[in-house]
Amino acid sequence: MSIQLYNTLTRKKERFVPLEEGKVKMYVCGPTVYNYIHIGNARPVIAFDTVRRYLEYRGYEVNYVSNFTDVDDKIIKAANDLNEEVGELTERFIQAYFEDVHALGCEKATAHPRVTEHIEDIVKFIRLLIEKGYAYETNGDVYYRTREFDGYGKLSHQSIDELKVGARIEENVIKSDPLDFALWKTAKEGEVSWDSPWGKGRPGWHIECSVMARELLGDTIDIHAGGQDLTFPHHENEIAQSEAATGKTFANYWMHNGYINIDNEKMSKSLGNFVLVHDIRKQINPKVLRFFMLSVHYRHPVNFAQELVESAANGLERIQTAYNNLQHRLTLSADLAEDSQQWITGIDEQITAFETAMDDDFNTANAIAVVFELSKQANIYLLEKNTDSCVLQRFIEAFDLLMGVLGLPFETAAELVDDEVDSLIQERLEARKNRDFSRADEIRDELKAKGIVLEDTAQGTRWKRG
RNA sequence: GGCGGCAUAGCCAAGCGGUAAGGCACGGGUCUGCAACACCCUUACCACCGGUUCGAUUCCGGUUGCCGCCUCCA
Repeated sequence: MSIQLYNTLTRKKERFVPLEEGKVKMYVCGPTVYNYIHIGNARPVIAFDTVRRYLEYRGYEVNYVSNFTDVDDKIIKAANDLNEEVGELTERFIQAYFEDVHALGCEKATAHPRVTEHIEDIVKFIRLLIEKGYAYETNGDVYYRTREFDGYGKLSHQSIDELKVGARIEENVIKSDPLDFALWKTAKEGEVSWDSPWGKGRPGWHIECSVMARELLGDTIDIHAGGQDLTFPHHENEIAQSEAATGKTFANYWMHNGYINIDNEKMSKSLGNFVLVHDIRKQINPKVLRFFMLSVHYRHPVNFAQELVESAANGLERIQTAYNNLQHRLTLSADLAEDSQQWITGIDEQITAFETAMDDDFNTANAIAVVFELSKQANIYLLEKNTDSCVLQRFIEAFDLLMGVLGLPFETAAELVDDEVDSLIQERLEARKNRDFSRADEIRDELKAKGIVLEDTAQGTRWKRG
């Protein structure tokens, strides 16, 4: 089977075929670092981290690049407000980004380029665009001549004339067309700036991604991804810049994730309902957040609400419990059981079902449903009087494999050894044998107060942290 | 005005031509000394109106209701 993915460019699911067999060049637009990231910023990071993991699972070598926009108007403003150097501020929030995103189970990209490290490349790129007649300089600003690029609008599927009609762009006499956009902005008094052929200034927003993608991945890449709202104008402009400069296709596949709403409302500054990952992960297990987001297809909107996250947490708990119970059973004497092959075949079928789900445009909602099915199978197997350690092992491997692809590895059961708890459990076992249930319940309550939940099974008592 | 998305059980969410996956919550059983975990059972006129089809939740047209982009917001 091959991977099918939805390409914004064609508005269809397409079979994924990379430029180079076995390798994927992927670029994901990263954050502007002037604050902690909010959960809306986190969605593409999680979604495309999962895409990457699955591609790797499928045997691809993925060169995954995600940038930091570390100079722009908002950053300059934030730095001024906080009376902090731009470089200090961005460094601070870049580190915070790594912490937040790591907590959410996302791997580091192959490269995390920053705009300020690529100014020279950007200047060179802009000069190329000017030479080719796609850009012009006015008073120290450089603009992209949108009308010059034939394919403008092909990603957002708008004709350039429609865009012009709808454009609520303030009259800017400097630009020769309202749809033209800045490649280079002349510096205002006291602003951070770099030298250029057009005087002191800094890059416009869109140019950075064109340049860094090209520098790190080449003229044509396989997948370019980001939030839905970046489709226009950001990605549209990137295409215009890159394809005008190189004469080649910029990216073969464009992927865009849907929005996050808060309590059914758009997350916005005016509503004051921004949820920062930095804050929320103190209240909600970040793994639950990831699981919650992956329970909806990446192109659909996700509604973030307390009760929905809680029910996701319960679901994840169910999976974790099944996994723990398999581990627990494995520590007991391995019985020989019949029908082992049948169970193993069943497990393999689930793995195949998982792959089928993920092959279909990374349908994590269905993939998670498969993990639930696997949990059910495991629970049913644990009902058996005799279990085979090979089957238990195979279940555990399957769980590790699938949850690993989702970026949701299980907690290691290292803390399963606790002498004090064990001796209390032994004492309780004795008490129960002597039908001293009040003492038994006392011990159970005592442990519960410490956050340890006991579960009696036919094979003995197991415990977990509740 | 242009482009696009969504409407499926109490809630969340897949499916997208052959009479509806999964999860959470609820109810009833089983297991248990009691619990917990778990298992079993039960629960859907797929927004509305037309059309195409042997057959539509799934395709086409329309209606209604939400939502997004067209503003350097993921």
